[in-house]
Amino acid sequence: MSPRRRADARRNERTVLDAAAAVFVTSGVDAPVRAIAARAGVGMGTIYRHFPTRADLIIAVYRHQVDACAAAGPALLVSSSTPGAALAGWVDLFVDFLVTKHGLAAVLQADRGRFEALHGYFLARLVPVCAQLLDAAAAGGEVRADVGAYELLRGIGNLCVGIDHDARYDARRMVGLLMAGLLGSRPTSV
Amino acid sequence: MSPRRRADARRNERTVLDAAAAVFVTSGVDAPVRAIAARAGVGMGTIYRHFPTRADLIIAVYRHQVDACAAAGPALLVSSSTPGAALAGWVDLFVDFLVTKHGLAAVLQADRGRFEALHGYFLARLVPVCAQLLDAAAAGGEVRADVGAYELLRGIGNLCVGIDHDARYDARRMVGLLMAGLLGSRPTSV
DNA sequence: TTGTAAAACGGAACAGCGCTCCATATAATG
DNA sequence: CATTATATGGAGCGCTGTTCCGTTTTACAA
Repeated sequence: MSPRRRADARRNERTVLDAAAAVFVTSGVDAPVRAIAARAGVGMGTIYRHFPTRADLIIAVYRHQVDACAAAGPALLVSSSTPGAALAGWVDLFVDFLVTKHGLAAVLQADRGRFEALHGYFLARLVPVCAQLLDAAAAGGEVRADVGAYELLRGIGNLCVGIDHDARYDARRMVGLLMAGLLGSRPTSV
Repeated sequence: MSPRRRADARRNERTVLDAAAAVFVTSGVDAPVRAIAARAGVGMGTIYRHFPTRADLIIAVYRHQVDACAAAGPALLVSSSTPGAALAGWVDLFVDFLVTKHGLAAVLQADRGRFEALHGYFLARLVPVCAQLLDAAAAGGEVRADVGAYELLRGIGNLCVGIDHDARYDARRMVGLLMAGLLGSRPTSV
């Protein structure tokens, strides 16, 4: 077991991470690895050494934001008027996250070949949070009880794919429709 | 203008079409072109001669089914009890189509680079039909009036991507949620 | 300070893809 | 049957992701 890695290794990991973040913003999350390597001034071998699959790199870049989104769930639950409101607010956060990262939603699901790690990480972090909000809202009779957290997250993710260059499609509005459907046809009063 | 093409050309077009249909069923619509060529016993040049882009090939394979779906719209409008019911029935047809063609939904939207022809064809055929149903339903106050036909079709298409190998996600149920949301919170009675 | 082994690096190399291009083969025509 | 327009096949190009290994750099002990 190595208590400390070499200095150049740590330095390069940061360099690659920063370069990847920059490239992702301009070219989307499936930018060529060579582009990231060039931007970082580093060989491709170095990237693959630190991040065995592209999914690992994406995870590393967005880990903080995913964690923040996960942490916001419980917070919203206590600060909102109802569990349903908390769920709605949390979904808004999730959608904002997906919409602002070009191509992330498309890669979030997709083939289980590569991106397995990415898929797994998102699910591991967010499904429990979503389930908590969903259960609380369902317990209060605010939403349908026949939709699972995984299913809801994937549905929302799917609605957010390919949103670039198309003004006629508003992912947020579609998610709004989905959430409205989740409420069922129950009356708004008690 | 050529009144008749050479016999081998027409024969090969059919051969390629059949091979593509067969390969699409087993390997999805983004199977390697080389695989289709091999299956057809034909060189790749031949495929690209008849179908300049992969999108053209996909269109040719599914044209009949898309046309049938388009034709079903007006028919449902006259045979259904309400325009809203017609819309719901038509959406079911559309979803069935997307769900049974592996990878079609994923390719239906996506980058406007290639697949432009595919995107355009689907839209040209189906948006007017959907708009007609949508307008009729909106006129009767059955559905919200602030969602366009293009937007609805893309939303449904998006919900149908990546449905393979995942029992926890039911695209049909998600579309059902979206449609329920489209109904708004209006009462079911007059 | 210097020598040495382990760690990390860079990028050539390989495989798989879409697509083009043109020498060759084939069908229609007089 | 000869001629010519048409169609074919697949080598080849450029672009991907990913691996692999000779070279360079670091850390540490002497």
